[in-house]
Amino acid sequence: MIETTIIHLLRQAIFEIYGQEPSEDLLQLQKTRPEFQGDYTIVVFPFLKMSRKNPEQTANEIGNYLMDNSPEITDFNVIKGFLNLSVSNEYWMRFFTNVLPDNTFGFGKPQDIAPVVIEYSSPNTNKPLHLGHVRNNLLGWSVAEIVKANGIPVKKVNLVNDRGIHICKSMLAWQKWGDGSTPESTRQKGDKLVGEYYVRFDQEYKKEINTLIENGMDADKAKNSAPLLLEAKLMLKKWEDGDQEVRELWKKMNQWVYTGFDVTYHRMGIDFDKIYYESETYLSGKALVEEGLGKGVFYKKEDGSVWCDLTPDGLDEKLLLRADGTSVYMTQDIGTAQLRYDDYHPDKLVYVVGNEQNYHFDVLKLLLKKLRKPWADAIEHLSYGMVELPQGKMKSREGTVVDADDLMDEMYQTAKSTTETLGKFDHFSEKEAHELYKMLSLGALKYFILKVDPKKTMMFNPAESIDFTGNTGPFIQYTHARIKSVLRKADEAGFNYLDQVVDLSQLDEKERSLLVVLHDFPQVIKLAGDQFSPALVANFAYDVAKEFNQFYHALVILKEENETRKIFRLQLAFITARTLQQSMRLLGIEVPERM
RNA sequence: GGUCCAGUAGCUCAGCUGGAUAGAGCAGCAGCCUUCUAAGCUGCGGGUCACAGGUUCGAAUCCUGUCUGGAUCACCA
Repeated sequence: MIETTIIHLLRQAIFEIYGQEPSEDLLQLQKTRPEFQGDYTIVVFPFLKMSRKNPEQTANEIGNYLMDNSPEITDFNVIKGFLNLSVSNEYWMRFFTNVLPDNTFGFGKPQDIAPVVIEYSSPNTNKPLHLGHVRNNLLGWSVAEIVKANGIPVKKVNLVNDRGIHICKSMLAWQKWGDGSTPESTRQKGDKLVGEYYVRFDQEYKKEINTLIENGMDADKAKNSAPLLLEAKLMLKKWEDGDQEVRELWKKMNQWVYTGFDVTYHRMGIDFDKIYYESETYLSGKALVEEGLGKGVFYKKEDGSVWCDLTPDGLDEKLLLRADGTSVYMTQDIGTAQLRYDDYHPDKLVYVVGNEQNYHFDVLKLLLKKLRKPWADAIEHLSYGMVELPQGKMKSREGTVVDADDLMDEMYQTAKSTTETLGKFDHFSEKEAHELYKMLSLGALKYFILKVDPKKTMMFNPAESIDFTGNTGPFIQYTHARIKSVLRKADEAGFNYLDQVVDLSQLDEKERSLLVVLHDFPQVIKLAGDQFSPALVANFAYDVAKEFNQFYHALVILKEENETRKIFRLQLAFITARTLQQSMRLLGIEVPERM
């Protein structure tokens, strides 16, 4: 890699010319801005103290040294304190020839090491998936693929929150007002049906609270003593006691939800290596709490509830077991963490969970440390930002959510009508057209979400449909199809461009800049893997596509008269298409052969 | 109130661990299809990087404070 070569030479230069060892952070190399001549730029200000000369002189001395000592550096220019270096044509040609046959360019070598376990999705089985879940699912899946692309083994896991008071609420509402309705009888997805009763519960519950308040009860008391809530609590107790009728109902309704979720997951292209169910793991945390009591890091209050005092760590006291012995969220998470560690002995345990739970994960890590679990530091919370609507946060109970299925339906319609408006559907069979619309609609949606830095809150305005032009998934898909069209034409003409080795002594500006962008692929995958950021891959794919379109517009490929040059451009187009396809795959986006 | 996160063009977002005149897309305006796909390309307009200090050769980026918005501090998950 040329960057490391230059850095190395730069250190050598400073030492030879000025007799000093520069520290690592002073040796910075960046890409030359397009308005200047050159490929890479060294900022020389940090070396002025060593050279005791002005920036121009220093830059010239270093520049001369680099040119004299490296065949790869063919030229340099100095503007103020910036030393712009030109990398030789030979280097770029060599890079090109190496990459052409290498389908694994950019990817890390598979390593035989402990896996990274990535938990994502983790839905509650009382309501359908909405846009917030979509972000979670896409992020989790993509991060897993990117880490894999770095050669690190990955396990994708899902922890389904299938029990608890919130589940009982929808069960109770269905029992009361459901009238025996089923997904079949209402011709509705199971998760949607169950979700309706979750909302219904909340509505009826609020009515009860209001009535109680009107009768003179204070608000807090009313919330806790509304008959519906008491009934839900009773149902939860029955569930925990293994009451057959409640368990039957629970199984039936959860199954409806799973069937519904499967449809949505499948449509989004999301999968898992293992699915954990909270109902099967919720008891396992208790043993660890006992362990903590034994070690004296937790303590019991008079009423029998168990706590951990985190005030020395600047946090509050944390409840771990209720007075009646039932477990809470944190108890379960301690348990599942241990379980997962036992299952995989992972290098990292990554949790893709919204940033509203930052505190929860701080506490979780701290508790595990107090339990002296050596793997506590393996836990990483991939804390992503909320998806907000113009009105603010989405709330399931209040119905202010963008439903995942509906959104994909709408995107599909937009893809269809956009394609039809452009009149590009002529030569497609109905089935091909359908596949294309699916590809484009999901591409637009996934790219829209993944191109944003995971850590940041993002805005979605349902009134404005997601774009299909500009910095979008379809733009990149289009660029891919465009390249494939050219390559197809070459194939059809019986023109064999792949097996030839070409060597050009001169590169056109657009050929060169496209190569320079493609050259970044390995660093992008590395950085995206380190930072768990699909956004870096998305932005890279956009840069590649944009650069190719400029190349495509400025130069001819098939009509190029010089045979060698024609082959070179076809090969360059080939690498570009492959890189686009591979980058997009890491985002879970497919690219079409034609569109 | 404590803690944490954010504030960049009308809108949605980039801007790597401090470097050159802060970049894209959308929206608006003006061009380019007898060159291989115009979901494209080219150009124009649009900025006190919330505000005020500080650190230094240099700050959107680091530090302090202020303002604004969000999250969280549950015997919910």
